[in-house]
Amino acid sequence: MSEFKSEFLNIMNERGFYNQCTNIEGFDAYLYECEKSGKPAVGYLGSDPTGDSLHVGHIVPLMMLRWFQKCGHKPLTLVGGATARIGDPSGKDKLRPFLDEETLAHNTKGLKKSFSKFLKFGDGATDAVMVDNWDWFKDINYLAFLRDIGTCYSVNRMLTMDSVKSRLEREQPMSFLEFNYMLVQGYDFCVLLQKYNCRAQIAGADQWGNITSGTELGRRRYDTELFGFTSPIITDSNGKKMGKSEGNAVWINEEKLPSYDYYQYFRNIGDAEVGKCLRIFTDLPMDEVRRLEQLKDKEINEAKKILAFEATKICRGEAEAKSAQETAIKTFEQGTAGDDLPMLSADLNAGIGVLEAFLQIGFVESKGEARRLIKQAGLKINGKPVTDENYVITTADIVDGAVKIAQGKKKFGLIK
RNA sequence: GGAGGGGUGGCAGAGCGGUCAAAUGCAACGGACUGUAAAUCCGUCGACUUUCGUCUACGAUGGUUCGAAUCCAUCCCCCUCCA
Repeated sequence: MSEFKSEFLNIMNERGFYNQCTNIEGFDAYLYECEKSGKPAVGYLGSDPTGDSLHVGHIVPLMMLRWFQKCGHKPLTLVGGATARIGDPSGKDKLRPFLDEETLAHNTKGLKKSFSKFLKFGDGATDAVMVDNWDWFKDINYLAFLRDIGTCYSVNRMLTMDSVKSRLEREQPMSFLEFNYMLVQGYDFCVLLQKYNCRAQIAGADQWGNITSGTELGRRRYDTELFGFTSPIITDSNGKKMGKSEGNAVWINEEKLPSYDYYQYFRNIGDAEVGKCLRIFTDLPMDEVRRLEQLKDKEINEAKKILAFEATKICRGEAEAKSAQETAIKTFEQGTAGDDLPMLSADLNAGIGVLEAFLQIGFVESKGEARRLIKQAGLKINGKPVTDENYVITTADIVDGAVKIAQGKKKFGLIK
């Protein structure tokens, strides 16, 4: 009694990825046709290289593409070298600062790395392919573009798009450059249609306007129906966007965030989010998901551990996930210390002041903050609150080969 | 180009010559309660030193004052209306 004919849409629906589609019946029929005949459908996900790594917020569409591939379709990942040079006005109040070529190249590399963690790339029929819209935009002729594509857009209609309308309503400036963003992204879709026969675009809900820009252009200019499919923006029970930990984004690339911290982010997810996160951030079968989300009270921690492990496994690999989990169990459940904790090397024979130690390991941003935390009993050495800010940590504090220090209840580190 | 309004700490937003390191809210952080959850309550929330104190900060640069985020000048940026 599946709701859809296509496997892909059933999975999307069941796991909570389905937010909005330009034509759900049409898309379903198209996918079903492809799945039945064994000819992969082609779908793309775009991301602008405005940062050098994707973060948890981007995982939702990435996982959609991952399922898309698993269902026998071909994913394209588009790095928006061209669109990044404009800056997507969606949800923003200001023009983005321009990025120099070096940064763009660096970010592009980072994005490709992020993508490759979730998808299998290669030359096979369903292998993912990476494209960059800079390739087809860098030499484009302005007037040719205007005549070819610009004629398909009505400014009247553009002004009603959310990304534009909200700017105008909030009386924030909107440059002509940004105004063109949707044309560029719309054109991308059509380029991919022609080059790869790509008929679908998958993205987060905030991209709706840009997606429909493409589907409309496809219809008008190329007489082809394109499909847009979006995921909901994942929020916590307070309605806040997920993906921040200690005020910092939870990055996908390991050089931006240790796997242990990545694991901890999911381990600390709120109770209300466990089911949702299991569906979206893991590959676990739905039977297992349903079993886990039933767990109550203390038992729900089991579900969180599995969630953290599985999510980390997809993004960082099984070895990293295991290691992170081990460290977490040792430090939180056994009161010892794991290998993945942040480590500070110091000359303990000479000794190091507490303030200095916590500053160096990065648990505090200033000595003043360290002092404050000491007054609040927030800093600990080997489990005991530090009471004297002049205390010097020495070899005498070593237990089991290292000094275990903590800030608050969740940040642990070692000094050797 | 003309007229008016505005640029304050992560964000929002007071202050309009000293009592301003700058109200208030949000965010963040620590503690209590717990389950490495949520909610709640208490506390903290520029830097250095902690005893007094010193330094840096209210778009930028100069100036007036014993003393400025607050006044003046110039510049930069934004908003609104007119052309």
